[in-house]
Amino acid sequence: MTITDIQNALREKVRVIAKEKLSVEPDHIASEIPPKTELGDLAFPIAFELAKLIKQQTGEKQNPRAIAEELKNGISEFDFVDRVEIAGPGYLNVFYDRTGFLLDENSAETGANEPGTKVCVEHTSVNPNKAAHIGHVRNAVLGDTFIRILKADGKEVETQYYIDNTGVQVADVAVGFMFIHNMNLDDIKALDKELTESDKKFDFYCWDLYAQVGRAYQENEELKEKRAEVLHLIEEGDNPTADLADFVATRNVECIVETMERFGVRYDLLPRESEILHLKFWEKAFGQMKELGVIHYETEGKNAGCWVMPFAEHSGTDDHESDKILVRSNGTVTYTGKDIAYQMWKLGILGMDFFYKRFHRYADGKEIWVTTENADEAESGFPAFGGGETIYNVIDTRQSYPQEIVKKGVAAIDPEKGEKASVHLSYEMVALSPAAAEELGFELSEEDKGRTFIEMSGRKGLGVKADDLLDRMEIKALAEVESRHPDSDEAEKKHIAHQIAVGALRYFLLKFTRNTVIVFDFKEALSFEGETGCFCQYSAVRVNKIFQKLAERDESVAEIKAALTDREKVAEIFGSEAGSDIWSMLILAARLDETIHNAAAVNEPAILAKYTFNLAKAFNLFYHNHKILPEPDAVKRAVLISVAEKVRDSLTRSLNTLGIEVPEKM
RNA sequence: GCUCCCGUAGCUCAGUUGGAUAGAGCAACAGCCUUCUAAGCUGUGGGUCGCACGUUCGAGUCGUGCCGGGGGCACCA
Repeated sequence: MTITDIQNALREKVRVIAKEKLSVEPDHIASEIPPKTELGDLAFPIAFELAKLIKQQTGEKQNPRAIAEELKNGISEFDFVDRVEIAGPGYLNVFYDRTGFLLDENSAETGANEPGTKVCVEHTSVNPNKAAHIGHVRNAVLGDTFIRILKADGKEVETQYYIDNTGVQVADVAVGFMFIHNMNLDDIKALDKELTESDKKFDFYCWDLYAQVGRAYQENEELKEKRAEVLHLIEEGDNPTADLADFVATRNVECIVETMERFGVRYDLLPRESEILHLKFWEKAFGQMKELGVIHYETEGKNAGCWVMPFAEHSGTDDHESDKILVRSNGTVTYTGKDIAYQMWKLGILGMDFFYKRFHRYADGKEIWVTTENADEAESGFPAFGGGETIYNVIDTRQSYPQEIVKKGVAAIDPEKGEKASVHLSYEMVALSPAAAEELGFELSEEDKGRTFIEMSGRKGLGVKADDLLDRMEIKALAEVESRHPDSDEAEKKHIAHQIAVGALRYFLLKFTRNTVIVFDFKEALSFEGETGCFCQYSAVRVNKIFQKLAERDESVAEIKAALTDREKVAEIFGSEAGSDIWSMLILAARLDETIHNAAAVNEPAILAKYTFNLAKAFNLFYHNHKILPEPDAVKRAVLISVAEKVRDSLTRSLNTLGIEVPEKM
């Protein structure tokens, strides 16, 4: 019986007693984990509410403590309950049977999940015109971790990285290549080869070029006009400019996929915007919306010639219309329009499909697929893509407004699915502290210096590039590993340094809740002490070491645990002075699945990050207070090792769910 | 103007659908390595939870108003 089963059984019992004995049915049976172990393992502050309900129904005034007494008797019947206490004005504190719990945990089967429903998660979706910066990594790590959480919670998940290969940003870089550097496709290919040979990255080159184009636009109006032409040619496709842009976008995606792989982030499918257009996905969605009358054509006013969707929730002003343009007067489709079609496809309600081909093969053989409009290019052997029961879109909170429109558009066509099934997993940006911006070599205006943070900007070339930061972390971690394990071989040291660097960065990005702006600070991000990924890894390495030692000494864990059959002695240990300590450790480790479920339910990976840190912290204390291997008493040693085993399992799984590996040694 | 988010220790942040004495990390100071790894552990100091009113047995959490900071309201995404 898992801890979740226990809680559900207790909650259900409380509900039944309330109904049968007290004739009241509260909407929700609240329960909480008491602030201290001495106050029990689960508490119901329900008596107050029941007293109120009884008073409302009958006018009879009941003492909450008397109600708690009534509940206590029923709950005490369970085998897994050791005792129930009534505390304060009417808290019902339940204490689990510690011995039974430990033995049960030891025999419990882990995770026999039924095949769950399929969901799609879109994340990363960096514009394919430059290298990824730390803000993009927040998106990717958030999405990737959420996916791991959903999978751990029993869902089948498909990961998509949407490629906006026909947008303005790609056009900007194409303009740079074509009109600033006067390069054609062959020149760019030659440049790419040259860069690769000198160990430089194409996306880094584009990063600088994009910033250069941004500056050039300010002083060169002609160039800006070129952008519109280039954008139009890219959207149209099948011309030299479109081919050039396609090469640039594809190379950038390759680079970004490579970068994200370093962070442990992977994808299943790369749906491309060009296919949404050329395979007429948009036209189909457009037709349906026209038919349903959710959009209309403006014949006059400032939006004359556009197809717009009214958006009544936002009131219009003189400066701003409340309508959202989906089709521009020149006939091109806005991103919002294209996203409606894309989301419909993701939900499996569009009734059309892409062609697919292989894009990339990871070292372990896993493949990424990409969409194609060309039936001749299409490859077979791909898994069934799209058709998610729920779709999660990991997108910056600054896009909340367009996301609302997209949702509304989808809901207009399919009311049943649209409203609930499309979830905007929003998160705040990663910004730079003024100090960090200066550290990157940017000159700040007086106004900027006074700001609490400075927004990163691809257009200005202002940002911490993902690869640069990870490189820096790996160098720092390697120095630490060198000093601790000078005799290990180079490859192993590098591997450990990499694991530590990724752990530190992922944890750093995950410990903040989604709606907190992360003001990036080098010192804090590069730290290996305190609340960091490294701290959690270190704790896991420690617990692993105990079992390594046992193996070295040819001691069998199963044989050691045989001593647990002496239930009386086990109960005595839990009842001793150290007993509560040991029990706290065990029950905290047992709360992983509950925590994962909670994190999935409220779409908040930070909950799991915090839990992991608390678990690691608790184990460090446990480790300090109880000498496990030298413990002379066989039964106590068995108890300590069983608890350590549970911690090892939970901490490893918890870290893996955060995408953080546990190094062999640290 | 409209709208969303934030305001909790010197700094950076947690705080479950309203529950018990508001917690971490960093920074500061004082301790702990013949032991299963000190990237660790222990202790000390540090709070009008922005302000006010309200709802409630109970408010950091919910409501209203105000103050302060940020985002959004493009024929960009």
